[in-house]
Amino acid sequence: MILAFQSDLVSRIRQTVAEAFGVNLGEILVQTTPRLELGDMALPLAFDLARKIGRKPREIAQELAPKLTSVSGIARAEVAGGGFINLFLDRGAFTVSLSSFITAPPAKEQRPDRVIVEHTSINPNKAAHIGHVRNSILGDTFVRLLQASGHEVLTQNYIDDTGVQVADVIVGFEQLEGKSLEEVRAIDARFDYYCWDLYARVFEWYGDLKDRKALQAATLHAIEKHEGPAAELGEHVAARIVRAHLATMARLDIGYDLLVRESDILRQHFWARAFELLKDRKAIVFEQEGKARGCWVLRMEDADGGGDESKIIVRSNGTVTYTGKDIAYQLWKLGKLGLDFRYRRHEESRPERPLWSSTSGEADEGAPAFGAGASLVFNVIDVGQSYPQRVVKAGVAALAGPEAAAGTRHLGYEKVVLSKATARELGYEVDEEGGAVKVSGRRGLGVKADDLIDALEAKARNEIATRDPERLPGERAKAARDVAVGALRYFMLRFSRNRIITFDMEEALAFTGETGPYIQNSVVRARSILAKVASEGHDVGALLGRAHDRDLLKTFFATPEGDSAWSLFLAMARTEEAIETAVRTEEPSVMTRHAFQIAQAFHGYYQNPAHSVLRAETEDLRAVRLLVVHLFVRHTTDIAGLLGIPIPDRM
RNA sequence: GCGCCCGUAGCUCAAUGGAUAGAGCGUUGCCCUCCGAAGGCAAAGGCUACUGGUUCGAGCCCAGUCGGGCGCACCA
Repeated sequence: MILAFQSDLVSRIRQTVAEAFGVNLGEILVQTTPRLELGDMALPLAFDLARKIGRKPREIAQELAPKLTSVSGIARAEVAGGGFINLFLDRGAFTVSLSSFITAPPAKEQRPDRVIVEHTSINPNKAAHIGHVRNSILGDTFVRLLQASGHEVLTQNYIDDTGVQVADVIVGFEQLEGKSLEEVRAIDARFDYYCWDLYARVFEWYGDLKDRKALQAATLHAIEKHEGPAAELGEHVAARIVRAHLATMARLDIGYDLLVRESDILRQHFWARAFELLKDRKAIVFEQEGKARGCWVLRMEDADGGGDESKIIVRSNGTVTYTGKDIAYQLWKLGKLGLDFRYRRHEESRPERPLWSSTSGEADEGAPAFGAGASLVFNVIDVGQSYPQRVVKAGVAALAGPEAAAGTRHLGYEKVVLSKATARELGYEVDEEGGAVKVSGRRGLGVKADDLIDALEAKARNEIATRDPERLPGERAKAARDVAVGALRYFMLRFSRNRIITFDMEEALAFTGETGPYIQNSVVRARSILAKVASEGHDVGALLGRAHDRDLLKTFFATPEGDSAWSLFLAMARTEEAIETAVRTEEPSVMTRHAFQIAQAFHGYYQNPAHSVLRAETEDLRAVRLLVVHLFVRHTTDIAGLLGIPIPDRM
């Protein structure tokens, strides 16, 4: 629904339709018109009515339009095209209510249910790369949008500290470098970068040699059992890399409530409990024959009945697959497992953003009730994992029912690949025919998250230095950080989730056009207008009060300048709808586009020298122009916050 | 082989089944005597891969064809 803060308008339209045609429309679709001259809002409802009552759409529209004119808030209604009803709003009244909505938003109705979002979940064995950045920015923004629509959200980051990737790095330290735990501890280079290179070297070293690969398996086994020096080394590596990941993500203003460690899932025997439950409910069966003889499998029926698949959950040697462990973990998230972790405060916990970790050691006091479960769980994982995610969902369905399965959501997104140019810069050998190039962690090729952020900051510092050489280095650095974060977050969000992002360094470093800095700049400029107006001795408060006058606004909106301001207001009024759409369709890119449209409308308005606040011809005009700028700043600051895009004081 | 995703301007992407398919980049012109030009204005650029179908209406839904990507382990 458009203009949520004017939902009463929609209900009055519904009532008018009911009175005129005796039909009760459920959802009333409100659209924008192709051009502002055609109207402020478009109602296609005559097409629906035509089907229902068997009359021509245009005829219905013509009958209904005059009746809508009497609805308060609607100034005029016209019939257009084959049966659209275009509404012209009472702009003055609309602006007054928009103003109070923006400056004093009504308290959001808090939803009773709790939502879990799991994102980031990077293997703790090397530095984060751009693919991880997409995951984390997507997840973090979705958290912000859920919160804005009234959900209580717990953000979790899953740490696979007992996986093969950690094992590989351990093999590297032990076999390639012959380092003890003490010596690894003593490494004072950037540890996540160090491991990034080591990890690549290990894969070169493995080659096709079976006995070397056997070391990987043995090491994995050791860290899973939590025994011996390899396990101790693994614990150190994982913990240290996790701190590095937290620091990287903190640069992008991304945080978490809880870190769940795979090792704790093992030690709390989550799987054993899940196995019992799955057997009890006959959700999995023991295969007596066929390919999967001796395994416990989950049968998944195809939606269209085209034969059923089955997925092995427990191998014939009695060990559980990754998917099996994932089902157990998912059941815990939903509060359906009947087991819980113990929790300790993480070293990186800060008072303003407490961070907890699962633990198998001593529990700390004061942990939130993480184990209470959520009715809705979003797992932010790349689309390559769609199949295993579907298996997990099927397992949840078999064990906890369709409702729990419906609450198990895979927030999937496509991968990030490198453009040819960027791949070449990084030393890839790129063949002429091929297009984009896949990142390969095993070969140590890819763009590290921190390197990317560093490059963005450096670029921003240069921009600022050329634009404003007088700026103090400290201020410059701070603004550069904000610009870098804004650029990166916007870049990662602007594509829809199922779109492969071809990462090109030059494109990502762009600060012009549809980018985060464009939005930041619009707010910075608007703020500087407000500051200038105040510094020149104008009473901002009094001017804003003066602007809230319907007759004054009515006159203003009748001018071409008013049209320009009005299109900005209409765009801003659509924010509630944009948030709702972004959450419902699970597509944060809706929000970046919305923010851009608003910023664009503002740029179009304020850039015109004839619309100057300072040089306004009359106090009335000054007042109204100031209101436009003021509302834009308030509102766009909030929207930028939803996207995690900081607004620097100056750029 | 089966399943999923993608194919829209030179490039990168938008477009809850609705009106003349929109942005950004790039290209070509303008605009700092103007609240900072990370900006604004304008122009050029499209048989929405193809063929059928569904309906008042299809870039979007359905069937098929052709291209491209990714899944479909007793790996994690």
